[in-house]
Amino acid sequence: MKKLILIDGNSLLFRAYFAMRPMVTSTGMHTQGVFAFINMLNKIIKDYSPDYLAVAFDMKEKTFRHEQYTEYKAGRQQTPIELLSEIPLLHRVLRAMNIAVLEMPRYEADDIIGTLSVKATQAGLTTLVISGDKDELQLVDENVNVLINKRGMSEFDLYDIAAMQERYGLTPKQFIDLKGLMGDKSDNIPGVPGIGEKKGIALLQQYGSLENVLEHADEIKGKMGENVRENAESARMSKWLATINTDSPVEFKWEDLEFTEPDINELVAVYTELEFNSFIKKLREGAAAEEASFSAASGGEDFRKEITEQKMVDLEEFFRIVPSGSQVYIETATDDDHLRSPEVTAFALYDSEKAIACVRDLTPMDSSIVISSIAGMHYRLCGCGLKKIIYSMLSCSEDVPVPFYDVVIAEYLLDPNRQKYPLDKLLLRHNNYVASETEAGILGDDRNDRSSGLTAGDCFVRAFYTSKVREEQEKALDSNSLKELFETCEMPLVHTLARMEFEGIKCDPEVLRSIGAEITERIKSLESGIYEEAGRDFNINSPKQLAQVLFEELAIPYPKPKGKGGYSTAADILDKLKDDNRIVEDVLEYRKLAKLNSTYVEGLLGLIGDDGRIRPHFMQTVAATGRLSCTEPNLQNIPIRDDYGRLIRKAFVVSDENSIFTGSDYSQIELRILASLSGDASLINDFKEGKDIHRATASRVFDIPEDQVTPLDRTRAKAVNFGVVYGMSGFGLGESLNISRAEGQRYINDYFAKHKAVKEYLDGLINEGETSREVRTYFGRVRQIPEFASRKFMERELAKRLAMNTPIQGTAADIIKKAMNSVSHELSARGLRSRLILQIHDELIVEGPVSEEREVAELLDTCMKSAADLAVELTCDIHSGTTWYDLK
DNA sequence: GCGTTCACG
DNA sequence: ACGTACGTGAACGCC
Repeated sequence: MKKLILIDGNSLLFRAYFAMRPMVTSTGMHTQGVFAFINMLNKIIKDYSPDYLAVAFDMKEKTFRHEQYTEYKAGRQQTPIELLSEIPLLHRVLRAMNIAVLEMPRYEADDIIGTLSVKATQAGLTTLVISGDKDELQLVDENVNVLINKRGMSEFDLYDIAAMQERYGLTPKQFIDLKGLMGDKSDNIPGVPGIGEKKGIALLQQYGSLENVLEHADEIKGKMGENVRENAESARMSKWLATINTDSPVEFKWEDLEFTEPDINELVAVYTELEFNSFIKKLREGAAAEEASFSAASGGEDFRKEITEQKMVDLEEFFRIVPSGSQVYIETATDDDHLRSPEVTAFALYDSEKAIACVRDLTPMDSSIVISSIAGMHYRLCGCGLKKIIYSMLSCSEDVPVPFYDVVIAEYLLDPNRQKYPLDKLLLRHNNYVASETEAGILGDDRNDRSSGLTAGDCFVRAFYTSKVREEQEKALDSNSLKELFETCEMPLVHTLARMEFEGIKCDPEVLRSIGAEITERIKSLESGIYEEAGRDFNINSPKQLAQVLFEELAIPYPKPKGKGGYSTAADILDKLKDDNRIVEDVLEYRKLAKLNSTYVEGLLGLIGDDGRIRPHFMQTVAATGRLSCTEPNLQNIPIRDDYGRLIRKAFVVSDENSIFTGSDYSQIELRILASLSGDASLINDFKEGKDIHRATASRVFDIPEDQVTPLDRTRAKAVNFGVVYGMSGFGLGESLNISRAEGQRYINDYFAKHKAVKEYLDGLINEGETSREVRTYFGRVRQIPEFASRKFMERELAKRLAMNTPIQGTAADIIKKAMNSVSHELSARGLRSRLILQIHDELIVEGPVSEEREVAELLDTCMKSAADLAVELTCDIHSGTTWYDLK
């Protein structure tokens, strides 16, 4: 027998909504109801595999029941607006799933379901009705069962005739009579006062039906009898109201209700919009199970078929057919040992316009020749993670082009909040294309931005899909006004960074080892001292054990109200205790040295390559503000603030005795940006007059003549200046200065009173963020801030701080990136041998021959200052030396 | 794998 | 009444 499933859409959505924690998309749509509904629906489909399926909905209009009884459903608690907003979303998902949606003016979902269940029985189907409440139980018969959701998403009770007898002792038809007697508060059905489920069931078991109860009302004793007699009419009407119409004029065709495959493309599109990534993943898993049928079902562009239609040629022919300067997609496979130069083991070149590809595995013998010949063609290279390809070209050619289009970089500009940009996700977003599991294995990104373990064929698949993504993605780049930043800043930077990594920096292991030996000795003595003071041995590196020793066993008073997480042993807490407790002072020093040893001595030693150089990875698509990040090792956090830690920098040395480092750092770049973008006259003036900005701020905010600003005043003003850039709070400022929240707040108020333009600028950013849920840097880099849509106070506060900080930090990032490109370009263009080797957010370091020192210093200064034309000039401090330590 | 801590801007 | 300054990466403990 064929199976029909009928779902009460409103009722189940209602249950689904309240079974879930709130979910909101980055665009502010509430989705938890739809999410839970689809979850339930998928489970039901899996469990019952229906032949026919439909979801019925109530309409907003009044029904025939209202026409008889105007109070029907009156005074009902209002459905949350968020839930109502999910109904159209659910409709869209159902449509994409090719599931019939039934609605009818003047009738409720119940009536549609009742009518269809009767017609289904006539048509020889068995029916399963699914709902969130019990009204539909009256429809149960030999051919119709009802599934009621009870609490949570996956708990359902199945009702057939036997189950109803067992649960209520009533037939399904008697269930209507029961409702006539007991009424329904939520629908404003009156029933008979004083009769609830228990008494109602008892009466029906005795008399069989409501009509018979009323007929024998005289026999019923006491108050209940009185109530029944007085409310007979109410009871009859209540029964009528509760009776589902099984003969409503619903129009449908069984073929429309047939359960079929979803429209995958449409469904993915809707899921993408709703940010239901787990469902998309499931679709893909399902697709892998039956690849062939899925491929056919996905319709539209069938990329897999297109792949087989590309013409394959050998490299010589490719070079002949595809001339220099053409746009070519490239992908390579490399064996990437971080410490050795990577070897390209396979590659694919692909011209998407001519549909021509060249795919080859490479032996170590011909690898370098082939790669340099590709570089020599000066193609406009397009790809996915091009930095590593440029890097491999650099190792075998002098003449490496600036890459043209990288889909990962482009995606980062479109949505910088993500940490990974695997190709399969890009295909999903831009092409609505669901990769099969096999494809996803090839298309997914690896740990770094160096893909490995790929065959030449895989490289081609990646190059092909990269071209598909690019076609769509470029439009998005354009419509988001990100094209210029992409072309003039980020793509040239790919080349710049590859060159920096290729160059690396020499590191002297002996320097590290001697620091390490000294530290190890000191750590040992501190360790035994700490154990003695504690009275026992324990792991000082375990915050948990340390807190136990300090705050419980030694009963040192904890200087802060204890938070929910227990004790913190962070340095700023221990700092407050170190004067009174020798052990705390020792722990702090132990920590400092342990960090130095494990991260900087041992860590760096393990990353020195065969040629004595360290080659970090500069990551271009990690920081949401537009900054770079640096890994393996992170050379952007080598110690400097601490005099002892700073010695680590002595290990970073020039390549030979004829070389020198030249470093140049922007002076107060973020505050200069703040002054320029806010247009604050006093700040701009401070910078124009070359003042010490923290001193000037202290003078103005604390109302003291500049020559009377004390070091403490200056420290406080400095903290306030940092705070402005971070989107400070009274609490945060108080915390950083060890003053009360109120005092911190006073500083903030005073600052803004003296810098009205800054206040207006920051308020404007918050406003922009709240309305558009994104902010932009001076050069148009965008950052979405979904936290603005949060219902959590804390997250919304965070959103405001992000809106204030990102344009400042991000503009600084834009500027130094531009400077890096011009430095790198100028060095080559002038035929200098000096090379840019490091960037530390506001600082660039160049290494080169001593003979070029003067020119490099001048070049750095010019390139950095001219990277942006703001209301306030940018200035740099330049230093040189033969170790990194000496750049001060 | 996540939280804590700490190194940098 | 929340529980709080922005952006990173590495090492470690703990589960």
